[in-house]
Amino acid sequence: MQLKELSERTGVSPASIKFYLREGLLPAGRSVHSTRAEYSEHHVSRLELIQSLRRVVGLNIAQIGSLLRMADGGTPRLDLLAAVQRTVLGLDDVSTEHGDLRTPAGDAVVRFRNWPDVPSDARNSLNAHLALMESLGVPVTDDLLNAYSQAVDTIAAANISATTAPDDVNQLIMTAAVGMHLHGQLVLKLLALAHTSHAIRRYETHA
Amino acid sequence: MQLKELSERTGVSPASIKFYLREGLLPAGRSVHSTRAEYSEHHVSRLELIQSLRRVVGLNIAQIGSLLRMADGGTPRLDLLAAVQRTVLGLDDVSTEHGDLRTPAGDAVVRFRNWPDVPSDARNSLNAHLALMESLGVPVTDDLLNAYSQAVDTIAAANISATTAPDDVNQLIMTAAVGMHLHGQLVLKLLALAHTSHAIRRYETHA
DNA sequence: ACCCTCTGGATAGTGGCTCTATCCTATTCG
DNA sequence: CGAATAGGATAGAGCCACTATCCAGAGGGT
Repeated sequence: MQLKELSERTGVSPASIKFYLREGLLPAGRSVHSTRAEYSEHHVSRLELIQSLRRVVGLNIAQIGSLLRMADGGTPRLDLLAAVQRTVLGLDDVSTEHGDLRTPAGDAVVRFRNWPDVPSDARNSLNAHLALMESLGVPVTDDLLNAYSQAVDTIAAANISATTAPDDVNQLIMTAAVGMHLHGQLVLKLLALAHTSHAIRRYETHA
Repeated sequence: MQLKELSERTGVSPASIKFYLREGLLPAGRSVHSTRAEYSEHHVSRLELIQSLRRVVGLNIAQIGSLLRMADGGTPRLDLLAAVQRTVLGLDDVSTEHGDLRTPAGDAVVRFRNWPDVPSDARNSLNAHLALMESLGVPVTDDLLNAYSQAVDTIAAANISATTAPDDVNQLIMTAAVGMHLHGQLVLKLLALAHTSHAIRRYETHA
């Protein structure tokens, strides 16, 4: 198929497709000759992936480009998934300006939960976030952290057993990124509802 | 104090302060005469609130303005807190384009958890989000939802008992918004870590 | 009294981001 | 043969959150 059909099938304007081509998000089509190119199903799924990462997950062009270049560059799957997690959950923008905490509380959580004690982005980010919260004067007690970690342990267990990894790279990123984002948002919304519910109950009791 | 001192005390440039004044985020100072105005401590805390909402929570000018106008307009505290929750957790941007679900799963959660059965933004947003997930082909089983809701129930209980409401309106919004955001991010990061941990363990076992 | 500094008000410009539009020539399908 | 399309290049649009400049009036320290 050629550009116009690709545009029609995906609902993305030709101008935007050209833009994505320029930015290197979308690989060039097979060049039939100087003024005609042939696009494949791969381009369709790639374009759908780009759309989802933009519109649903809310990543910017640079982030998407970085992930896709890893995927196309033959990065090992586990590394790719780690990068997806970093990007989707914003584990990157760690303001390391805050001096290290005396006792990295995140590490304590790991030990307490008996999670495998290996360094990870998630863990660094957690430690940094706890430091940030402390520096902003938002208290996080060990009890609270234990309650949180127990809860997410449950969630992660439920979540991971409901996951399958597809073969296609586009599909893999799609599933991982969109799933991660949507599950994260789901937890946030449930938390909001739970919080509201508890607040109402407390208010009723005390009123 | 006058504008320049306000600027120096808060680290916000005079130009930005003028901008916030224009946008109605910051109330005008007491006008001593046509070319001199007097700002108070209230302006300092208001400016700090604006900075936190921008830099930490990531709200935009319009969202901040809306919250502050409610606060200044004498909106009841519970309504204000509800608005803060809506804004901070992005409960607003509900794409209602997806037709209603046959069985709003969020309502089922409420009944199952025995949470007070009153409509709320959080609940509408949850239902909409579940519909979105379904429409994107991301499965959410009842079991998963039960596990999630139990976990957040624990979290919310732990969280709400560690909360106090200050008297000052700026303080109230600050505490609520920043706290809500940071706790939400904390849960997300813990979830990422838990997810990673479970994945590692599963990988080790199966490898 | 003088001048440097500050004020509110107005208006315009900046830089980042994501597109979107226009113009061009070469080519090719119908 | 001609309407349509391709690639390439470049410019513009529209949003956002500032940031800068200019102005004239007024103060306050010396």
